[in-house]
Amino acid sequence: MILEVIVDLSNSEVDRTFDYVGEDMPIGSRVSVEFGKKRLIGFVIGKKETSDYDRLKEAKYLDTPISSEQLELMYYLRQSYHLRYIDVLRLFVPAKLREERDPEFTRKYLSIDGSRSLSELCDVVGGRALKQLEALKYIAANGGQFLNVLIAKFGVSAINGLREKEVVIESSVHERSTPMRTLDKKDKEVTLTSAQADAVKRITGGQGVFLLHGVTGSGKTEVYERVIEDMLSKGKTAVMLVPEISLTPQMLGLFRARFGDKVAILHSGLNSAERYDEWKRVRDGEAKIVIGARSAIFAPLENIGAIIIDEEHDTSYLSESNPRYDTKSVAKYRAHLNGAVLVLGSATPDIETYLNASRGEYGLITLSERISKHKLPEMEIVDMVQEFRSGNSSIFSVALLDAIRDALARNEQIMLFLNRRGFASFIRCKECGYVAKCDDCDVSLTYHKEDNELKCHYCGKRYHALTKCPSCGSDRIKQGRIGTEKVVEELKGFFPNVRALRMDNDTTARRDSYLKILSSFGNHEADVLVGTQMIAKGHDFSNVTLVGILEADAALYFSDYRSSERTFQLITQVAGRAGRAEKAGRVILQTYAPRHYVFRFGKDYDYTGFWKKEINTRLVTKFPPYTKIVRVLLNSTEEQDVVDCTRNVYRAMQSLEKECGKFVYLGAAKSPVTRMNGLVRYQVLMRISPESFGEVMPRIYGAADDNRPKKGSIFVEINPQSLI
DNA sequence: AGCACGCCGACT
DNA sequence: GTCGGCGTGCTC
Repeated sequence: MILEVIVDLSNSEVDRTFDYVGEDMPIGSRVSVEFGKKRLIGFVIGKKETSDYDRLKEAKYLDTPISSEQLELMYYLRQSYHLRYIDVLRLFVPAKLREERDPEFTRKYLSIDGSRSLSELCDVVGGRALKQLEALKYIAANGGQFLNVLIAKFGVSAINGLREKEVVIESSVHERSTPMRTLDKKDKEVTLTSAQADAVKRITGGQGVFLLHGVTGSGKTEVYERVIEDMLSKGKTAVMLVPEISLTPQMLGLFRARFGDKVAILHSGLNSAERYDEWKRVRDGEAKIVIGARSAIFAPLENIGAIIIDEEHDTSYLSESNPRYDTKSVAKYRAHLNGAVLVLGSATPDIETYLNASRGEYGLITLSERISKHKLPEMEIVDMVQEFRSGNSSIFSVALLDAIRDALARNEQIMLFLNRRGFASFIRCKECGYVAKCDDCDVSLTYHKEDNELKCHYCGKRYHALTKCPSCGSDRIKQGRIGTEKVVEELKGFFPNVRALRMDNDTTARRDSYLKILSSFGNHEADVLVGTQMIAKGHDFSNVTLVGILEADAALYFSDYRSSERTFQLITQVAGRAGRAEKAGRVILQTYAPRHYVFRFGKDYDYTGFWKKEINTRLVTKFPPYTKIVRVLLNSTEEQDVVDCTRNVYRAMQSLEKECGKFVYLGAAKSPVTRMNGLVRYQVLMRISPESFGEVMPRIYGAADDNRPKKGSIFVEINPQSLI
């Protein structure tokens, strides 16, 4: 049998099948092959009787991890996003299956014989075997250790001595770091509101795509649970996707309690062994429900009844690097393959999703009532221009200061948001306007008070703090925009004893520090949490009664057609943080543009009002969803190299436009950030009408493939999240 | 991605 | 004379 194999190398040169001989095996099998001089993992995606190639090598069968449905999905992803075979296949299998090693490989693990005390065991070893005693004590102190680690530390003879004397217990274990917990199912029977019950009925009895538009606190999660339950009772499986940031222990606990071991959870905290184990439970049909971030859409489930995407407007569903894909459209395709329903849930749906719902392409289900009697918090808009004119040059308005004082007096907590999307607190010379920038990246440097240095947020490069302007010599060189540090500093000026926590990209380099800050705030170890939009999602804090948004309009000035949409989403989400429990919440929104329609509709939580205004703007200005923005981004270490390639792409696009028309050409230019990590970046931007999209895209991909800079790369993005 | 082949500059 | 730089091309 001739097998058509994709080898595990991510390179466009080998993005095709290679023929191997081997025993008959299903398509989707994993094999071990010799490729050139190296032994690699490969995936069989086709079979045939003869090959045009002589001198075929042999493929050794390993297992069959990929289903035929996933292979169909592979072809879809390949053509929709111009991805390589292997990049898609890698999404389907856990990293463990890409190692040469047997995935079932277990390691020998030694632990102390628990039936005897340590001193008894030491006596057995005897006083002369010093190395053995040392090793024994080490094992006791650590509660056990892998055999290979022990041999590396104490030598083979010492460890074998312990094994011969039978003072240690040997076991074979997977490398998982935390043993799986089996939780009891706790069925707390919740009575659905009639709106929730209707939603469940429409979804479980329907087909296609549903938009579940529910205000904050309207009980969308309960609807999801019931839909999943219904699918299980029909013998089907379900996937629920949530933004990575919402995969909190509480949220996972909720689903574990409800569905017990039937649920597999895929999150970034798993190590490769744990990930493999969860994957295998799904593959073997042990787990019927998968919960996870965007890549969980590729889980090896069969017979899917429902796919749920919570917070569907969240941008984390768009993969921004390597295999670039849009989780929502992958989910749509997968739902179609399985005859499953797709549920998109949000309080502030994506503009495009709502358009599809309004056109009747998606079923629209609205949950307009909150489950609890509590109303959404009242939003007050403070005009910061007025504030400044009346002599207050602080970053806090009088109203916000009063509210903070009141909340502190009542021992309640406060969250302060800084809307900093696309901005950084740069350093500027008041005299000549000089702004400190990174040598490699061309973006403004951010001042960090803690280390008294300047940092580039793109490449991480650090610079000495400036005391004098390098351009004109003036010492009036100061911080421009405010950061969380500045907010805390000024806050302490007003309230010297306030306990404040900061959360932004600098304080939360690691995921665990992010959780640590949140739990510390949840335990009321601080009165105020100051952060960027990253504190807008996820956790609910029952003691938070005041939310302040300091620069609500900052994102509006960002040159992005989605800035209004994002601002609306942010303020709605932020407002949801205030007053979740018995205490009434209050939101104070500071802006320099109080009459902007985002705030007018946002104040009343009027999503549909906002949507109507916004969709009209998009129609008039010809922005998505009425067009697609396509960017071809080129970079290289050599400027001439990129310039040449960019010109070629530009010309190819000009003739393409002449040929098919229907797209608006925005231009070819240096990317806003001209240099990043020492690479020169250029881009070609265009706006394409939906009718010609299918025809034009393959041509754009083709032009990109033909014009890769020799010392750099080229890639195509559809509706890029930012143009940096 | 590796690895070999192959063609020009600096060196014991 | 040779050692070694890395541009180009191939891997079933």
